Amino acid sequence: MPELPEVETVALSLRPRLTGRTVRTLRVYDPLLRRSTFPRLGGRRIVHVGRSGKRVLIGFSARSAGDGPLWLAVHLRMTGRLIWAADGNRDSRAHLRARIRLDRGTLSFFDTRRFGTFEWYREADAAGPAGIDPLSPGLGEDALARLLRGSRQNVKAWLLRQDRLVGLGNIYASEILYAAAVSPAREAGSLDRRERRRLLEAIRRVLRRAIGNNGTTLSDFRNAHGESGSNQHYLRVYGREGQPCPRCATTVLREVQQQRSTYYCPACQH
DNA sequence: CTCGGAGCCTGTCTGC
DNA sequence: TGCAGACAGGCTCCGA
Repeated sequence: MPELPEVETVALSLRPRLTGRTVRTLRVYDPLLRRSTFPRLGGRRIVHVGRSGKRVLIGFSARSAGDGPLWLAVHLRMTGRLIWAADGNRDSRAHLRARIRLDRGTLSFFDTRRFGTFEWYREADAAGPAGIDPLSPGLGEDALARLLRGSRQNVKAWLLRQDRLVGLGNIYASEILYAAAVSPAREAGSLDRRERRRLLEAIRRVLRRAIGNNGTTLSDFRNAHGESGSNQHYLRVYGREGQPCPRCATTVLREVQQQRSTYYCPACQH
């Protein structure tokens, strides 16, 4: 489910509910989540709600002297949801994995497939991903050219890596390559200057539009209030195998690369 | 470095 | 209706 636009949507919808709140209790219900050690959260105040790559980043104040601030990075993976409720007791408890009770409201983590993770850090920097955020000023034409240089990987797989650019996943990789008119099978390092420019513009355009539409909901994705996004109505190729390309009416194809589906137009992507 | 495959989990959908 | 198999938006690990 969640790629950069969905995680951004979750963070934006959580921020006004969580910022400034004080934690009462943290409870963890799923033994899989317990592989991470859980710190004492009671009494800490939430001072930051944001996004780091594909993870929701929540900053907590120090608890007392000598006990510094804490950062929680939640990775939603495929089916994770962070849901805020004024009264958490009224939620269904199906797939409830963890719950943070606040002085006002409750933050619940639901995760059907249980791939989601909680990671705790002492410093925000430690929670930062290795790659560049594609919407940050750090990604310009020069930076993109440097990252791509020499890579023999196909460009679809390259976009999915999180060690160079963070935040792209299977849906937006297909959509971006379509918007850039670049074939997913191309060697990443082989893109020329014009193609790199189109790729950069496509990355920005596709991601910003998806954020503006509150993310793509194919089935599981929800924001902090349980609401679906609407960007699925704007997908051009993803999930549209056999349908006509919106640009040239050629039939959209699906191909498996690195065990993931890639959707593309064989006529207008080169 | 890259690739393919298995694996982590659960639910849904398809076809026989 | 029942059941097996394929598939799903994430990522990691292993061996070649």
